[in-house]
Amino acid sequence: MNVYYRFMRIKDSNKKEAIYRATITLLNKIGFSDISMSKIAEEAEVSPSTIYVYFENKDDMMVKVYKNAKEKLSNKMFAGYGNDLPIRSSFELITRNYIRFVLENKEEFLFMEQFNNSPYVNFLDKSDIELLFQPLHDLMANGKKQRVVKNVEDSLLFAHIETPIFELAKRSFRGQFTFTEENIESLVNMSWDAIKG
Amino acid sequence: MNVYYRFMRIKDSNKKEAIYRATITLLNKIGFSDISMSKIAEEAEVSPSTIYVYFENKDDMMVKVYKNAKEKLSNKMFAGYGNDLPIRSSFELITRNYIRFVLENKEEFLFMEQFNNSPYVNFLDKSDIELLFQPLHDLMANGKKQRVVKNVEDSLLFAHIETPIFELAKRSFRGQFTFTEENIESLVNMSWDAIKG
Amino acid sequence: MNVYYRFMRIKDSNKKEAIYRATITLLNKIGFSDISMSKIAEEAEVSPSTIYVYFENKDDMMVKVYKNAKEKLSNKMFAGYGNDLPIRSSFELITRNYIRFVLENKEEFLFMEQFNNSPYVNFLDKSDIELLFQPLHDLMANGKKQRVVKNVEDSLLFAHIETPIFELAKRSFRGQFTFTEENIESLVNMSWDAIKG
Amino acid sequence: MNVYYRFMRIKDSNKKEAIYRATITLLNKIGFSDISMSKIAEEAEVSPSTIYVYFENKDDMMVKVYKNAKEKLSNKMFAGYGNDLPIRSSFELITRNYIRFVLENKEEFLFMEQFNNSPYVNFLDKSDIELLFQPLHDLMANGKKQRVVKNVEDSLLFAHIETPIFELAKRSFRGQFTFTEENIESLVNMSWDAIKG
DNA sequence: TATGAATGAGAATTCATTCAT
DNA sequence: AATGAATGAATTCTCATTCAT
Repeated sequence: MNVYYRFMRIKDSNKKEAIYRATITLLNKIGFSDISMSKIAEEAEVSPSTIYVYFENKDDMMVKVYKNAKEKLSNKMFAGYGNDLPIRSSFELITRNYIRFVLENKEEFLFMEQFNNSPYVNFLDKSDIELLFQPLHDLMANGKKQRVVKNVEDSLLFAHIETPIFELAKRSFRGQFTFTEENIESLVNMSWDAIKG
Repeated sequence: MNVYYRFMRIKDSNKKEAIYRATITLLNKIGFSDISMSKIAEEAEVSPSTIYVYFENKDDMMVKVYKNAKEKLSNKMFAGYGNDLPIRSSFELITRNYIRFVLENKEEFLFMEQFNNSPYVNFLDKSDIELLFQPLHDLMANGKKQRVVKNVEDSLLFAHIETPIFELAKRSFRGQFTFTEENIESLVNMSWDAIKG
Repeated sequence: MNVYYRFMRIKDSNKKEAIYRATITLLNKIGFSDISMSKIAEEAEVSPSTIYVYFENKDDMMVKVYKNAKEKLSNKMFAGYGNDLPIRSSFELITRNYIRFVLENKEEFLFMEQFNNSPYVNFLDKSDIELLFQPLHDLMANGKKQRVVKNVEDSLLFAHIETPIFELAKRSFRGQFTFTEENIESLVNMSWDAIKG
Repeated sequence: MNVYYRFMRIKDSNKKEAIYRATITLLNKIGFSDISMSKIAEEAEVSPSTIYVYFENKDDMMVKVYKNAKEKLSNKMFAGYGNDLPIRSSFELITRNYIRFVLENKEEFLFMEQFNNSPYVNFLDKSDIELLFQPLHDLMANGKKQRVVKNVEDSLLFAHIETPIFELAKRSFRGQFTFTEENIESLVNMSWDAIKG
């Protein structure tokens, strides 16, 4: 025989946000192998069943957490960017935006890296993601036309822009590297040297 | 007082090898979130309890699989390398070795990337790993002395050598890039442009 | 800002009760060496995971089952007891209550004996348990003051009151002894002879 | 492909003894619920399979360990006892032997108590065990004939002799009682008061 | 929208025991 | 007599998810 209590509660629209945050935090702490819906629920201070109010299932939740983080990144990456700047300056602006985002959003960044290197990536529509980088594609196209950027596939160019940043960010989080202004300048220059025509 | 013989069966190293392989294969297929000891056992065609004859527990196994893969990499990376070659040629030799390893050992490489970006890395002794790259450190030191390599931290240099390779490898596995001889030459040149003094 | 109701289902205490009972029954049947959470679940007709809704783990469950049984005992032991009776009568009342409890609650009693003689006892707070016997301590103190009880440590007194009952109960359960009224009278007299001053 | 080493070894007939000891030690440390053949093997510093050289299976081993301990007890209990002593002196001799055994063989004693209160007892032939106490039966019969012992069932008498000792021994092992010469005298007197006619 | 209770399926790991030598 | 390797069965416990409210 069950007895039921009832009492009132105020809607808390931050719960979704709390779940995003909890997932990212926990993922960085314990990884995909140990994370679980109930641990996320506990970290987010909600009931496990509440998660299912906002997400269909675990995979759906993971993908949405990723997309949410990725959007955050795209918003910051092209801040202040316009067609009026010369190629090299545009390149430097975007690169520095990127570095700033990574350093200021360590957890989101590390979560994305973990996600990107896991089979979870297969759940993503690659073209969705590529769209976010369209301005960078355009910039490179422009650079090639102006012969200031090497005439090679974009993949080759991007591989010399983004990934060194990521690698150094991870090293800095492990205490093996420091982003001094001098180092940032070296980094930008080296990337530029790599891609410049 | 009796005297008698004792026989001892040696662990069947094929099983250990099979477990290594199964772990890597499965990790790439289903990731840390879905892998399990029994799935690994099934893939390796041994009993789940047999895994515990060879490894203390799941973590111990994962770390050992990683170290095993890393050793394989180190063996190939510096193949043919000696102090007699000029800096630039050494650089190219190592870079091409690296690319070859990655392409020929797709599964090991992807497994290591997943591992590297998960909290499992924290189980590793970083200095152990760094040792494997010592010849590359030495080469860079030499390059700086000869003023053919930029006088910046090794981290900055490495970030422009290894990580672009990794990124392009992943793209190629997704069908978004192809390692033609031309592309490899571009890649080597771009890396060199990035680090050259 | 929305307002809504929240409903909460109360744990079904029948299940907890069923788990208590199942544990005691099984412990007596197959002992600590063979008991398992799934066997308990089966006996209690719940899912193994349901046990973990009510208890943290096996140890936690065992200790709670024990404490629950011990409380039951304490409730019965001092039934009808007050300060108004003479020492000897009080002693007889409590002793007979004790015997009645043991005979009427064979399973709880045997379970407690098994628990008491296993390393599980170390999980108990001894002072908690001692409190249950406080009235008997007081009675003995009183008896010593009135010089009707030997002036020796309470441990010595208790050892001649409780444990003979336990031993005879166990024998009776094995068919090696019968609690006739005559035997009970002998038992009470013998205990009293042992402790009387 | 397996490879086999061979080397020599000297027969160690103490292994059985080591297994006895390891079982008792471990049983007291971790109890029936946590003990296992491999833990016993480790404690005894033999291979798990070696246990099966000496015993049929786990149950067989447990029972043999128990019987071994029980024999040890019987040997000590009636040391120095003969028909020439008066009843009361015989009683005291045996009681003191008993106390000495318990205190000097704490591990064996606690193991036996644990065993006695577990369903393992059902594996024992009760009459086997009772035989060990025959001299005490005879003594009681003699005491009843001489009217120095109460004319009640032996069970009642034994319950006031053995079990108080056991209870006090356990308390002493928990630091809740000390066997001073004075306390031992009290104990013997109380037991005697309980059974004397 | 929110959640405590409930659970079947499956997790990691250990078990008692056997086998080959 | 002795043991390292091997394993199917069973262990404790957690999982993702659903249900009733």
